[in-house]
Amino acid sequence: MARPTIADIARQAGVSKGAVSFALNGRPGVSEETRRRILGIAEEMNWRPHSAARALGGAKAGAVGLVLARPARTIGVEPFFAQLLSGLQAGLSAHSTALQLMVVEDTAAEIEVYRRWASEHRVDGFVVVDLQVRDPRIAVLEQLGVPALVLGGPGRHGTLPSVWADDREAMISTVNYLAALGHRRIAHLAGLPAFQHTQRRIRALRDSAKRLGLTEALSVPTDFSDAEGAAATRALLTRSRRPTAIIYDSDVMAVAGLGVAMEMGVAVPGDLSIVSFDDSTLTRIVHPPLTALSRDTFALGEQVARTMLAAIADPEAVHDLKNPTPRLTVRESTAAPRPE
Amino acid sequence: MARPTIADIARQAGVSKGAVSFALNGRPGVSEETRRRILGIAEEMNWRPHSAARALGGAKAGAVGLVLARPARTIGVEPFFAQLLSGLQAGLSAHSTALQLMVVEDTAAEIEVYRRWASEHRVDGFVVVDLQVRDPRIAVLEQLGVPALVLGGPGRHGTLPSVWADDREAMISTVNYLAALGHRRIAHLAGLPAFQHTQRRIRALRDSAKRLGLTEALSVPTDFSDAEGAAATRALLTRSRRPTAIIYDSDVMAVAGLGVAMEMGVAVPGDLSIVSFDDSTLTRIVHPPLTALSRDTFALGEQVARTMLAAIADPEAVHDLKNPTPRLTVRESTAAPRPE
DNA sequence: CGGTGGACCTAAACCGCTATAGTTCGGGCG
DNA sequence: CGCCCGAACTATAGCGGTTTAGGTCCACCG
Repeated sequence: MARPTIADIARQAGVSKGAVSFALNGRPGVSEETRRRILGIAEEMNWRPHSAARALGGAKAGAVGLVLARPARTIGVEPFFAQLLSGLQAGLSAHSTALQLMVVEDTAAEIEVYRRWASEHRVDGFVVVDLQVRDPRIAVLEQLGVPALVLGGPGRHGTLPSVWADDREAMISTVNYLAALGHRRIAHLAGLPAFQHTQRRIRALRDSAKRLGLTEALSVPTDFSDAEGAAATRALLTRSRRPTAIIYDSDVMAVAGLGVAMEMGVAVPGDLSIVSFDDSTLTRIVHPPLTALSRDTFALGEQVARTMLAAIADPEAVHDLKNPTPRLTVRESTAAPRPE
Repeated sequence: MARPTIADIARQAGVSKGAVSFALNGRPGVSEETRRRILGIAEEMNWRPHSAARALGGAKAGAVGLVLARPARTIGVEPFFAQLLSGLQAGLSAHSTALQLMVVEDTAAEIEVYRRWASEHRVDGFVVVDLQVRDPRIAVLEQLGVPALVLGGPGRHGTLPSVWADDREAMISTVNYLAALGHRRIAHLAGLPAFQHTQRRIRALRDSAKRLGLTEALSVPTDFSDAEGAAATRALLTRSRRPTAIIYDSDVMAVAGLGVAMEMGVAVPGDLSIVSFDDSTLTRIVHPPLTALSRDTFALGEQVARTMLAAIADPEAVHDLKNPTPRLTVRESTAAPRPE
């Protein structure tokens, strides 16, 4: 038989389609005995619900949408996203919900996809990442009326619930650590200035520097690419009074920076300490392994999945959720600076 | 209005639902004038098709499935997949087809997902990667009757069409290059032996070694992880007569190997030449940058997308498609071995 | 002038499932 | 004994499209 439908099961069981539907969905309306019989037949016929038919009756689509706006060729080396994705996956598939993924060129295209998927009933909710400073997506999502969850914050994200971690706190603890080692000139290779978390980290560094009385604490914005990470590192290391420590906003940039240091004959950690704001295999496989802010990105993904599913079930009941602050994992790329 | 349906449009236009459907899908049955009027109204009402309703009528689901079987926490740093994914994305979304992604623990779970998605009509076809030696997925997919496309080959993949690149040829050219530099003891850190492409590369190395009369050409199987890559490298470099060149089956392992060499004080490329079988940003950001086999993985993804869509349109018309052989990009990690 | 055929549409069935308004029937109660 | 009620089902109406079997109307032909 091609594809059994509940009508087939009903015929086989000698009951109506409605009874079968009741039985299969565990709702009252059939006796325990009949339910068992129907479930048995369904099992035997290897029946599975037709997702489209379910979705049509106004029910759930059984999928969550994630749209990433970045030039298509660049999701190359971003362990963070890959990890997040796995966690999200795991969390969703535990409740047999699928992840609908799409990579687009820019935010305008991203918004267009939100509109389309929402009106096509293709997904039950959206996960939004890379929160921007004045994020145009927020208003659109609020208006679409589809549950949406923001990854990132705190900060302006309208009425949408969010899952976030305290990267201000993380930055402060990192600077404290470097200052305790004796560093007085610290540089920060930041990410895209349009992102809220970039701004938060820059501010945290500035505040820390003031409080600790550091000689220098410079944030250099980049586009997160290895190329800009390398170029900015080269520029910093060429200056007459170069920083003794650099904090990189991503592992990819940190590794690229390490490469530049080696190429220029700058010893790590002897002449330069390096800290990565993201941890991943990447920071561990290079030599020396990098001191980094670790967090369980996979678990974060699962967390997001759980919260998303809760938001789908009842949008009112979900509120902002704070994740553990990333903790510094000290490896071999940081040390006290050489005495001048 | 909540969500316009074709019935709303029909009412507005004063025609039947059927006429609207004809008009919107560009099929004969309505006059050019009426069609324009209907399209105008649909545009004005901001109508979008309800994907579930479409799928229900036996039509396409508008999505392609990709299931990856790997322990969820490990898709961390695999630039190859990320790149492939972007290309796939780009190719599919150009024909407004979505990508349904799922990461599962093992092949058994993967097969279960194929079954479920096929019977739920959730996707129109599958892309299969990581072809194994005796791959149990092939038979299942053939039997499910859903178009499926294998990435990898040549080799046994039943009647399913495939898109592949010649990694035998690539391995041979790499070994030729190293031999020309003067290397006589070459090691190969291979991937999982269960994969067809691993076997092909191992065989290619063995054949090359025999033809060129190399002193040693050893393939060491690993699980593709950075940890095993590092461990195997350490073991190789500890031997009394160590290899003068190592070919790594993935960029992650190559970078990990480079880290081990540095840690052990083995100069690259002075004492050891390193070649990576995958190219990515990763191989470029480390120091020294690694010689690697490059291919346009993004383009490969697009290619797969195109072929997949063709297979969905007409499964009969699609045949195996060979992609350009990866070409060696020489960087600074390879050089002639020190004279003994 | 009846018949024919094509262009343009309409009405209605159908896809698989859910939701809801009956219908049947057995049993408790006054 | 008749009445009412709840449990267990059945019958049926959608959900939003696509598709197919007609139904008109009109030009054209013999």
